[in-house]
Amino acid sequence: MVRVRFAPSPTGHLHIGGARAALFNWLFARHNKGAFILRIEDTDRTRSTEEYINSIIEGMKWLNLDWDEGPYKQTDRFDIYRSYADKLLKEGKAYYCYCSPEELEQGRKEALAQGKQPKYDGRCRNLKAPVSGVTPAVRFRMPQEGETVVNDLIRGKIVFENAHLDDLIIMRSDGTPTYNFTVVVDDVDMNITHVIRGDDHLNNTPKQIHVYDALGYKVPLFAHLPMILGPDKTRLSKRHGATSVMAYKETGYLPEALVNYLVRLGWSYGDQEVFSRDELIKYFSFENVGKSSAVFNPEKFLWLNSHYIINSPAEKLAELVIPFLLKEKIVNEGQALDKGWLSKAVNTQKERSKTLIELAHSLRYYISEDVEYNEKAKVKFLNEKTLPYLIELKDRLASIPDFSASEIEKVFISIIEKHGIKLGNIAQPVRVAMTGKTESPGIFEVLEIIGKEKTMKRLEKAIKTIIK
RNA sequence: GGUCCCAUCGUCUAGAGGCCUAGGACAUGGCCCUCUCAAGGCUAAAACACGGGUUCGAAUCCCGUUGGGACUACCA
Repeated sequence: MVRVRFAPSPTGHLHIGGARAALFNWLFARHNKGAFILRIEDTDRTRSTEEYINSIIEGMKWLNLDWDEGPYKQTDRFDIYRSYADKLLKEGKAYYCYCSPEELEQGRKEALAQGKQPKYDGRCRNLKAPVSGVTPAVRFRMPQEGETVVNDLIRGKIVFENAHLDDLIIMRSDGTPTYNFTVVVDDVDMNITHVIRGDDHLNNTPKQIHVYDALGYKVPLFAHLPMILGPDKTRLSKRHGATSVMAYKETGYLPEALVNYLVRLGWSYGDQEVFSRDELIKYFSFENVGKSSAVFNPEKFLWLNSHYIINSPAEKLAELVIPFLLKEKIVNEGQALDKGWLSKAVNTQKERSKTLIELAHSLRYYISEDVEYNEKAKVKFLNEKTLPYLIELKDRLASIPDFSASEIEKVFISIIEKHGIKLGNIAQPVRVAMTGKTESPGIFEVLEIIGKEKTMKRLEKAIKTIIK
């Protein structure tokens, strides 16, 4: 049975890179009908916060990446790490290190300055007696000869020389365990079969393999995913702008779009660009995961988002857009909104909205009492030449009983035929009268959605504006 | 510096030695559709980093060079 995990560290919100690692793990688990486990790696107590844990969980839920076990927290498991560390200590596979962080840092700086590998010199490796007055850290005794092979599911065979491997600190002097140790203990303890993570962990892998060996456990399979880069081709980070998943939620992106965008960063299935969840689960495989890192491209993501908006049912979008209508002050708290009407309105705007925020703004002239004219639009279309048509249209529309797009169209057609003009000659002035702008959905449906009463008011206002 | 990874249009990618005159997608330009704006359709421009091999034949395999990235913590 396949068991995989996503193991974020709660030192920040769920970001794009983490979300993709979570997604690939989730996909692999679902494809293989295995288990997906969420584990919070919060051993760094100075940087981890409860707030970030909640934020990560919120992000996972928004993306609809459900987990079968957890969230486990490593801070709840300190006893377990302690006992494993004691076991290694007892067997001589780990040792106490009395060096102070300051002297270690000093040594590292010197090595770097001399162009040497900054590696622990092993001075505490064979200490016979404890150094009094110092609480030691625990170091793992790394083998210094031979090679370690990582058979990566994505990259193939990678060979590391053990001589380059450093003796890891597995327990800090304050008694808390460190990442390279807890990750192994937990993956063993949770029966993880496949470790799927960012390729920034590739260099840690041989060290972790030795920890598995020392503990006497079978090494899981590894799959190291290529990194996601910013436009400057360095690792995606805060300086590249919005990188947290929730920031995209707040700016009006759909989770399906993010998932689809993220999965195509590094994974492909022939020429297909758009995938349903089921297709993703069905098709996902490491064989189609690329090896090279990918630059995050906001334009393509935006395109996918608009694609998903266009293809979402209007009812669903209407529901989703309400928070944005409120936030953008297009609708007031407590203001009544007919859902059926809103869906109709959304339906006319969804193909010209790339985000839910854009969709919310596009709804403004449907919802508001009044419109403001764009100055250029007003000058061009609300003038003496168009006045007679506006008057005639107003009179004719006033008398139709069924204020529907098809009936409205009949009125327009009859007027243009009578005067031998083009539809544009009348549609554009009306458009400006209704929306204040020169662009909008089809004019007949715009009128229908605005409704007879407001349409009359706005035509009246346009006429007055011209006469005045 | 050391270790490891990577290398096809600006970007995401297809490509498993002949199907490649290198395909798709985003973005960009043009055309069509059209009441405007979109959406959609068609179309154009745009890439195998370089150098050596191997082979009848290389984007594809090997080596080197160059370039980029990650790691190098009592962070994860």
